[in-house]
Amino acid sequence: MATRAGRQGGQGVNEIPLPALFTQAKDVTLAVLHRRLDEEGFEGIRYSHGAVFRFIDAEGSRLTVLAERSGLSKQALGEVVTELERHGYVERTTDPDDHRAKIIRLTERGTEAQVAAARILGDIERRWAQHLGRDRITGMRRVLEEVVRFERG
Amino acid sequence: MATRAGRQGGQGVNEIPLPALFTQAKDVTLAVLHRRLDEEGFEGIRYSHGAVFRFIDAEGSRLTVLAERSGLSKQALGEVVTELERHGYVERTTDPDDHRAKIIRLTERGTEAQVAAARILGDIERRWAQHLGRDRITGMRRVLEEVVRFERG
DNA sequence: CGTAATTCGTCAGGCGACTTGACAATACCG
DNA sequence: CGGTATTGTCAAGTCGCCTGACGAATTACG
Repeated sequence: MATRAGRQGGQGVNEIPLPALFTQAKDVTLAVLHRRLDEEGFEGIRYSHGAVFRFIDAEGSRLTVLAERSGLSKQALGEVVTELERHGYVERTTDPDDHRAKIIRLTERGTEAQVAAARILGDIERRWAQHLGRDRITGMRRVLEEVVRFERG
Repeated sequence: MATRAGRQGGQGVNEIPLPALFTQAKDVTLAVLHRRLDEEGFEGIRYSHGAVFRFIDAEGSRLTVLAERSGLSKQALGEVVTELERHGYVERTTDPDDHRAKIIRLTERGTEAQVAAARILGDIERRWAQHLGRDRITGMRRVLEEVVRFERG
């Protein structure tokens, strides 16, 4: 409904701009992921929660560590953790060895959500592979990774 | 600094999740685009400004039309237009045929910015093609487009 | 025609997702 | 010990978007 082409630059730039293309790909993927998670009973999960699910250690991790790994400020990550805690996906415990720090740990439900998310993302990619070609999808992955590495120097 | 792998799900999900991958690709592309635009003297341009640059007609367009095409609310787009106006990239004129409506038009500087952005994005893609392979880049484009179409289908 | 319904753009307020600054509690080090 | 660094939280602000409400202008209709 909003797809337009042509008419842009001076010469014929008929392609959708790269940033928009990447954004659309992200958005559709995320929409499917969150819908499925919701259907499986994992409610209230949002994009930024991935900062915890992706980077947390099996034994639990400190807030500061998660903030570093995800690139978020510790304040922002603290907020994310509070929200996940409210939904029962993680719990905060004071580190017995360092009473300043708290250890963030996945609850059982949190681990289930983590596993489900990984499985769903795998399903999505497999479905794409079936419909569009296995090599093309794995190729896209590799090219994207290389592009990111290339531009970051 | 934040790249981690392994340890996620239960089985070995060693790949970076798709949404994160797409986001990173978008971010690096946008960083290069905005840096170059800035270097060429086109300052203050942000991601959302693309909603105007991408969808505006050569003769100018109504706010409502741009909002529809871009998928933003007309309020949000109005704000974007105000900002572009302040930077001298567009101008608002009351439609002589319909005094409720206003026509948004690119100024000369605005058109130059539009052309520059298209050129820079083309340069980026060409540079990727040189370093990573022409076919792989155009392949990535096509796969992304098909993926988006597939999931919206 | 006159009036009612619709459309255009803007103002106001709110929310989500971040940021920086400041700070108490705790730990580390010479 | 006393000074310094670290951990996590509170507070406040920004940014980019949203919905609701509205005046002004236009269109539809009885």
